[in-house]
Parts: sequence; structure tokens; C-alpha cells
Amino acid sequence: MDVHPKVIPSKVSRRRTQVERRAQGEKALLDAAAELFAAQGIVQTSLAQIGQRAGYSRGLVNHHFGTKDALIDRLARQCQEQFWKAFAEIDVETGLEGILATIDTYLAQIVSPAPHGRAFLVMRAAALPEASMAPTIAEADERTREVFVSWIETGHRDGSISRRVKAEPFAAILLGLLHGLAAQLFVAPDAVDMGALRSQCHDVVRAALEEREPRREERQ
Amino acid sequence: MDVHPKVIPSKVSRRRTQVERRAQGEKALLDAAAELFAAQGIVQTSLAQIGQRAGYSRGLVNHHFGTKDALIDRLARQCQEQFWKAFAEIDVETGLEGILATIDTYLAQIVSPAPHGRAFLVMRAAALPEASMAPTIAEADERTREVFVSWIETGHRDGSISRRVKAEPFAAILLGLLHGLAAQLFVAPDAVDMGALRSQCHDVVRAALEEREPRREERQ
DNA sequence: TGATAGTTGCTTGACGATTAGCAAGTAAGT
DNA sequence: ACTTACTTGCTAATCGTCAAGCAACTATCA
Repeated sequence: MDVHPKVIPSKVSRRRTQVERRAQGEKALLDAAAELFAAQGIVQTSLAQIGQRAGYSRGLVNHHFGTKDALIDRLARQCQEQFWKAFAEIDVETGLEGILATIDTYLAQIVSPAPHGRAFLVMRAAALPEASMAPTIAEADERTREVFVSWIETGHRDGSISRRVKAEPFAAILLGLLHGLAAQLFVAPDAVDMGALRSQCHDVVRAALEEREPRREERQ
Repeated sequence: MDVHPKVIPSKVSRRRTQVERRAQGEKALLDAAAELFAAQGIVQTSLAQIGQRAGYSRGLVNHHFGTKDALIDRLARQCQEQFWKAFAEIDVETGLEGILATIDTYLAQIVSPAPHGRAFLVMRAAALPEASMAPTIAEADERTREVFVSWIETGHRDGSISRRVKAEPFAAILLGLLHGLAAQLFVAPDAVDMGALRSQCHDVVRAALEEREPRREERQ
């Protein structure tokens, strides 16, 4: 694993204030951690690697964040913010369009060259059996489900989403679908065609959400 | 974490053959590993803990499997077999019913008291950034998607599934949905109601798969 | 403006704890 | 007796954490 500093931050350029120094160091550490976590996992990444990659020493993580767990928690929240920021910029007419746009936004974050999306996936996966991370991740899930719930209720009001659709369980299904898809893409990026996936995804969600005509024959 | 042996295998009972001894030891180790992985994760579980939990010594894992990675790979395949065995027992009429039954079977494995389902989830999650496990997991995903593909094609033939549904991308979506749902249940078992989830899951899949009447009005 | 003392960011050395793997030994089955 | 299952002592390596020290920045005063 390449652990060397990608770009040496402009530390040599000019006289910086203390707040600038601190902010630059902290950002460099978080970026380095995101890249390394995304590439090789959390436990496989040592604090020394993070410091080196960021262009600093091994001790800086402890100086800034205290412990490794604190860094992880901080980074998880920051990565999650990226998602919400992107979600918040969605501007569409109907609830159904909101859901579809959110799906696209999520997938775009995952395949983005910026490591934050994938780093969040890795941290989310690592949280499964780890008590220390579970609360943060559970809270993130909760908030993301609420985004979906809100779109569904909007759709109920504007008529783009059938009232038969129950908001909470459907939000859980949708979030699960996205996380699960992302996980498959992660371990085997070429196993499924991204374009077909996105289009089929839209079809499925549309079919599930839109008002349906009563079917001619009812199966058993 | 409680690491003590759950049930001492009947080693004292009777004179066993060598093959019985080997099989018992191996099974005890794999069971212990599954329980510990499911409860506290892979890297957090040491070989010594596995041996102790199985009622043996620290060194037995190395003796039987050589390395920790070999044990993990072996266990991942075994857990995956549990899923496929359960899938293979599904006996229904139509392709659509096959899909729905597969969903129920999957969810049942996850909430089962036996640790293999959750252990597989944990191993799958750990494989995200880990090159050594990714191929095994990617292969497992591939085979599971094929189960879905096969049901979808059955449904195409018997008319229970619309021909508009493309098998491969839909299989990926379905697998993602299940894995993602399971992951949510893992970190926050009480966040969503299991019954409502299952029922909504069926609704979504039904809506996506069944032939639809042409809608009265087409939205933009 | 320029020197100096104080504050804060950052580095380095060291410690304690943990762990996977192996080699040599013991016990159980044939 | 002899093979095979299993145990135990050992080693080398890794890593998180912290205390002490060094370097960069800031404020004060001449």
C-alpha cells in the first residue's frame, strides 16, 4: 500500500496563523485517514501510516484527536455530512422525483473519485460487530431514513407516491438497497453494469411507489 | 466478551476414532469462530480465543488450518453453504413465489439464533477493503445472484414475472436489498419493525416484478 | 521596528500489551 | 511401535498511547 504523502500541503509557502496550522493539519489527517480506510480498511491502517500520508509525524493523530476511536468517529460524521450536503441540494417537484434523485446522488457519491463515500462504506461495514462504532452508524442510518421518509410524505401529499406505501419500512428498504448495492460494487466493480443497474433501480422504485390500477386477476 | 467454552464437546465420553477426533475438533473450532466473529468481529478475535471457546488450546487453529486467513476463508464458505442449502429446499410453483420465499429464507437466516448467518454478514462486511477476502465474497455474491436470476427466468416462463424485468440487474438489486437490510438490523435491531419490513419487502418486490396494466396517465 | 517571553502545534523516544506463527513436546488412537 | 491429534514455550513484530522535548506562531514591551 502506498502510504507516502500525496501532496505535501503548502506548509512551506507562507507564514500561517495558528488556527490555519491547526485546521490544515486536521484536514490533512482526516483526508489521509479517509483514503487509507477506503483502500485498506480501518484496523489495517495504523496511526503512523495516517500521519505519514498526511505529511506529518506518527504522533499527530493522538495530539489532535486523542485516540484512534475518536478519529474514526469524527471521520464517520464528516463523511456522512458529505452525503447529507448532497442530499440537501436536491431540488425537484414531486416526492417521487425526490426519491429517484436521492438514489442517483447516493450512487454518485460511491463511485466518486473522492474517497469519502467509500470510506464511509468501509466504516459502516466495520461497525457491524463493533460496539464502539455502532451508535454513530445507527444514528446516521436513522437520519438518512428520515430523508426518505420526508420525501415519501411529500409524495403522499402531491400524489406522486401511493398511500399504500408505508414510509418507515420503505425507507429502511431503500437505504438497505443502496448500501447493499454499494457493497457489491465495492468488492466486484465489474460484476454488474452500472447504467443498467441505475435504470433498473429507478424502475423498481417507480413500480413500488406509484399508484397501481387494480389488477385484473388476483393471485391466490 | 465471554470466551469460555459453551459446551465441552463429548471428548470424555467414549473412545473415538481419529477421523472423529479431527472432525469434532474442526467443527468445534469453526463453530467457536462463527460465534466470536458474529459477536465481536474478526480482527478483534484472536486465535487463542477461538481455541479456548472451542474447548481446546490456543494452537489448534494453526494446526488445523495453518493460518488465520485460511480459517476465515473456510468459515466464509461454510456459512455461505448454509444459505444455499436453505435456498435449495425452497419448493414453490411460480418464479415470483420463489423470489418471495428466498427473501423470507434469507431474513430467517439472519435473525436465527445460530451464529452462521450473522457471522457471514460480518465476514462480508470485513471483505470490503480487504483484498484477501474479496474474491471469496465476490464469488458468493455471484452465486447468490444466480439463484435470483434463475427464479426470474422461471417467472418469465410461467408468466408470474414481467418480461420487462431484466434478470441480472434485478438480481443485484435484490441481493443488495437483503444485505443492506440485514446490516441495518445488525446495528440497530429495534430501529425497524421486522414484520412490517417483511410485508413491505414483499409488496415492493411484487410491484416491481408483476405485469402492470398500462397506467391511465403518463407522468411527464 | 525589533527583541523576548509565552503559547500552541508538532515530533520523537519509550513502554506495555497483544498476537500470529512455529518448533518441540505430550497424549490419544491404530 | 508408530501415526496423528493436540498442547505449550517461545519469538518476532506491530501498534496505540503518552510524556518529554523541539519548532512555529503570537503578544508584549522597548
